[in-house]
Amino acid sequence: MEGSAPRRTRIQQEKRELILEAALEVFSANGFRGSTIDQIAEAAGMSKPNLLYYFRRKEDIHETLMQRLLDTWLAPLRELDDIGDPMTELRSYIRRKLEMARDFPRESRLFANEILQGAPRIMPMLEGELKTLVDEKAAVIKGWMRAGKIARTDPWHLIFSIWATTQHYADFDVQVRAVLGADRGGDGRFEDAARFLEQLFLDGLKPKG
Amino acid sequence: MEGSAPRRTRIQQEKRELILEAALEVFSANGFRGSTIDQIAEAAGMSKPNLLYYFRRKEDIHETLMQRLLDTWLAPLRELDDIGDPMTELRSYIRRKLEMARDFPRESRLFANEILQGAPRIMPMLEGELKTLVDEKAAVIKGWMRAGKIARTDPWHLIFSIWATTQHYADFDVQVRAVLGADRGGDGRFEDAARFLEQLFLDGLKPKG
DNA sequence: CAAATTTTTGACCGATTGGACAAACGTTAG
DNA sequence: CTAACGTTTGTCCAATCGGTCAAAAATTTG
Repeated sequence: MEGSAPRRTRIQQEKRELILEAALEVFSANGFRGSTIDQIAEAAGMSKPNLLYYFRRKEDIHETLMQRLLDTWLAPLRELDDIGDPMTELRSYIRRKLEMARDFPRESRLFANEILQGAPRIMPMLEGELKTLVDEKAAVIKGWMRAGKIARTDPWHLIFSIWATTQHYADFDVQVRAVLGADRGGDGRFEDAARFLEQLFLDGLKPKG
Repeated sequence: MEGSAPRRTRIQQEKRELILEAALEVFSANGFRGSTIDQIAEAAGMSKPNLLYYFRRKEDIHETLMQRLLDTWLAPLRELDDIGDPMTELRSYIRRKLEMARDFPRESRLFANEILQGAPRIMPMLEGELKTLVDEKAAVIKGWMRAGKIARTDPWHLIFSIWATTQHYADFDVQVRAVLGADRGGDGRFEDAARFLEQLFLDGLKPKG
């Protein structure tokens, strides 16, 4: 489907980019149904009919946004390789995911919103591309367990726990800030989180000795 | 504010309960702005004007729902005591939270939705009641660390990680199911999760020996 | 430049939504 | 039974929403 690549003028490329940036801001803050075309148009600095000249329907914006998101969002997991030291590999995967939560919180929230609503628009991708990728990486992790490089557990739930703990700092940011308060909730909270998660996934909570 | 307790007839009590149950279903699936009074009314088996006789505004339903939610939602953390063995206390806190994700996924999603949107309606509670409770329990945990009962880490981030990992199974349920597939995504996934989380929080991933 | 094409805008439309209201209908207490 | 009160419904309204359209303005092309 979708035929050949649609030729786009310079203005079209620029304006579409502008709209997608504005839509990311609005959608991630209000969800799909909670966002209006007017809001996006205003955030993009143009009129509603003008925006609709570049994207015919509200859904088209969301769809385009979602397609782009998924590629970058799964990049860290794709990088998880069999070549390095297992424990180091996992540690840097966690670090990369936490950095994404810090640097792209809007993308994380957009994704969370979609999943929360039952993933109506990306269900096929979850069952297809995503499942395949996770199964593949789970196999790699299982290999490490068999080789005695890391403790034996469920690789799938391990991946879930990494997703959950890292994305929490983007998706539940307001709660994290509120609980930590003005002093501890500042810029340092991601470093604190990184240190904590490293210890958790490495040694757990059992006291040494 | 809110004066004395509003007397309610038997019918009022029943119908309000019915509406709140229906609203929980609808709100948790579609978010606040994504839900319509008509949907809630239909789910509650009554007409829209009839529903509006019991709750004057859509927001009133949401507010009532949210107030009730918060009490039950924080109950597990409130139970975290200084009396038992620290490691056992933490383990049963994790278990209770996971059970809540299993038994009350709609409540979890309602809460997640609210936080994702920036917690506009419960911000004071987060900075007040919630922060106080967490700080209090963080102090308890710190005591355990000082006593050498559990490893030294950041108690706040420890609590966050427990929230994140357990609620993940409610909020991201569709994703979890999609990735695990038909066989592994069935009823057993919560027991698998429980086993995994126990090991993670106890020993981490470092191989034994 | 001028014609062709692309971009922008204001005005408009039908559908949906939250909510108001008065009238009809039930229920209950005296 | 009946009057008072509580409940339910049909109808209606103003606001908002996603989206259309034709015409004006700007840009590109020859």
